[in-house]
Amino acid sequence: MKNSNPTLKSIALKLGVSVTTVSRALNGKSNRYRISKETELKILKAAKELAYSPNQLARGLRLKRTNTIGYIIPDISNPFFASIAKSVEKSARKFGYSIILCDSEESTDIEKESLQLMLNRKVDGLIISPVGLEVSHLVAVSQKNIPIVLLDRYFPNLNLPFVTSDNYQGALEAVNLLIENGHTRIACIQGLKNTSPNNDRVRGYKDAHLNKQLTIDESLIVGDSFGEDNGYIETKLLLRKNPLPTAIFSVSNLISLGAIRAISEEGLKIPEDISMISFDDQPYSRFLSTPMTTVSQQSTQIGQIATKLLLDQIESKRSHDPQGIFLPTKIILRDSIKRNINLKLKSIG
Amino acid sequence: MKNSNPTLKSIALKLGVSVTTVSRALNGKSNRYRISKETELKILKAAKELAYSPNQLARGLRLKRTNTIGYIIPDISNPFFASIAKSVEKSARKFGYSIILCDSEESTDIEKESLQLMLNRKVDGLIISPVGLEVSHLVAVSQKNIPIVLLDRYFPNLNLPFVTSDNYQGALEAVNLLIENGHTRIACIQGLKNTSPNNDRVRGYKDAHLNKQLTIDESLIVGDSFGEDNGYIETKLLLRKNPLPTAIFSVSNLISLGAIRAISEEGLKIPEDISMISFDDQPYSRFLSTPMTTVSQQSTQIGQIATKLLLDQIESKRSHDPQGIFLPTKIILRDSIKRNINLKLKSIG
DNA sequence: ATGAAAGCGCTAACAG
DNA sequence: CTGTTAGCGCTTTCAT
Repeated sequence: MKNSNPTLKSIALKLGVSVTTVSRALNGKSNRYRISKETELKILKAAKELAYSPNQLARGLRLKRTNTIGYIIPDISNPFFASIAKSVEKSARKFGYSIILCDSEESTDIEKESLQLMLNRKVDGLIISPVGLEVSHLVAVSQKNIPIVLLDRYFPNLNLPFVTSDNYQGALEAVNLLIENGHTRIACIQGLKNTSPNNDRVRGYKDAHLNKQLTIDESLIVGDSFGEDNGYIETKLLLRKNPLPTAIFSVSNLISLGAIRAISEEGLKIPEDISMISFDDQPYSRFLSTPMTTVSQQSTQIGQIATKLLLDQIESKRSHDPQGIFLPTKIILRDSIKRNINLKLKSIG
Repeated sequence: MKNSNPTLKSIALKLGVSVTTVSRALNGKSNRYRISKETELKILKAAKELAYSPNQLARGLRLKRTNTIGYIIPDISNPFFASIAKSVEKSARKFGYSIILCDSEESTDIEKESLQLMLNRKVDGLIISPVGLEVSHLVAVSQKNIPIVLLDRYFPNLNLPFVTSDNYQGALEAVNLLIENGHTRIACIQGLKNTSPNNDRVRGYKDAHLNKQLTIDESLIVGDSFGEDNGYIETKLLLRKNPLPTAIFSVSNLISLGAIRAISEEGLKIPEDISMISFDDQPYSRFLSTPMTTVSQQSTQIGQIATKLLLDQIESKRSHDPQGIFLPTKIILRDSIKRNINLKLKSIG
């Protein structure tokens, strides 16, 4: 059975040269090692005929470099993460790297497990949007000098490079917009607690209030996940409050979908009965029954920069000063915010 | 520097046993090889202390099995594919396999390149939603006895297993629905030509007409990609036709978004001015300004079945009879179809 | 009950 | 200009 894949050895045997020479010729090192034109050509020719292509397992084992990066995200079906994934994969491919993908489903256990799996597969580096509640495994990786870049979520007091949106500023502007439109009872439906995007957005929400001397009603800050169900459930409950909030600041696109569902079930209209602004712009946002005013993130750029940052670390062995990068967000004005007539602002900055 | 990762050798050295023994103990073969309880325990203990975990590169090289599968899709940011990706990854993980992901961007070149990359990395099998215009590379893989499963797109006269929706039937029902509502000038905005989902949907569109003795106006079958731009451009053009089509059958969710954009730009309303039905149900479909009537696919199941099919092939070496699996679609009735008053049907079945 | 040795396919140090 | 040798970390014959 010569039916198995061609190897350096099989080529060498066939041509009566050594494996080394074949390896050198095929790696474009003919000049450096002064391989005769003749030998080189016959090797290249044979390789082509046999459709030789190198076994990356063997190569990786020998070189301790696999041109593979591990990528862990909490939910690939969330369009925000999907579009980041697209740009990560594309950038990585451009530089000759492949992606091993894991969806952690917002579970720290799966995240840890996947991380270990990737290490065993000797990825050259990791891009990860951590679930965000535990960090020990990430620190451990970093201490092993395996390059790692956090994406979307970071840890303020941890020395790991990250790329994320300026969630604080984005939330601040979003809530400011509501306040400027006369809203003072603004609900905030938050995502997974103790993740940086959530923390920063909630902080922005609060500071927007404080800046305008508005008191913060903690009972209006609700929810605990980035998913649609959370948006639905919390909105159902919010709409039973008395007095009703006049506006909702929703911390993710999926939460908003759930909120919209609840609002429409209750027979209410956006923005007539309740105003809304949502994080994450999506292609469909403008076509919703009420076109949604959103805080748009630069997802493509986030993916590109994270990949760049990682590959820099991988290819220049020296570990850079870990840097954190915040990308600006942009408010996209549509029709989901109504001016609130019951203006009761104590003061308008 | 004993700082590097622990290996079988380092454990063996430390304990004064052989690598073989360590390997056996850690692979749960202590009984089979009658390793003494004492030795076994001290090996397990040491492995735990050192946080040993096996180098999968080395293992894969030796075993010719990597527990990795390659997954190639044309657009991970398309929510249809994203949700399939989620289920593929999840199923694979459940059975101990990791995913190498590539986005071919609907380019046959990238697809081929990625395929080769994956083969070099010795994946145990491949799941691929081929761009669909060329098959030679897929056939070649299959002939090397590397398990492969096509997902979403298949080739009717090619002997490769596949999983897809019953696109023909789905389209037939969709267009029937339009016809039953009195529409006879129905535009079809199609996706990438010569891909099976597109072909089958267009075939369904045509047969629905033929079944009701309606003539097919080829000039109403337009478009050439599954993306949003295509939907936008083709709808812009369609709306300049005279007489206007009274309904649109859109072959993908992204096409529909583009179509909606064009329709709203032209100051028209769905369904008052033009009716619409779209392939692919999405979480947001019901919240569009006109809740969209859609043909829903079982994306999660498609992913699960494809993975199952592949793993079956991988784990029982024998190559099964390649089978094609069609999953039923379901029409989800909403508000985007209006009864057409100008009933001019020659006959109603 | 355990080990020595070979080899998966590749590259690099060293030797001519 | 080319080859020999060693070794990456693992599993598996074959010995004992």
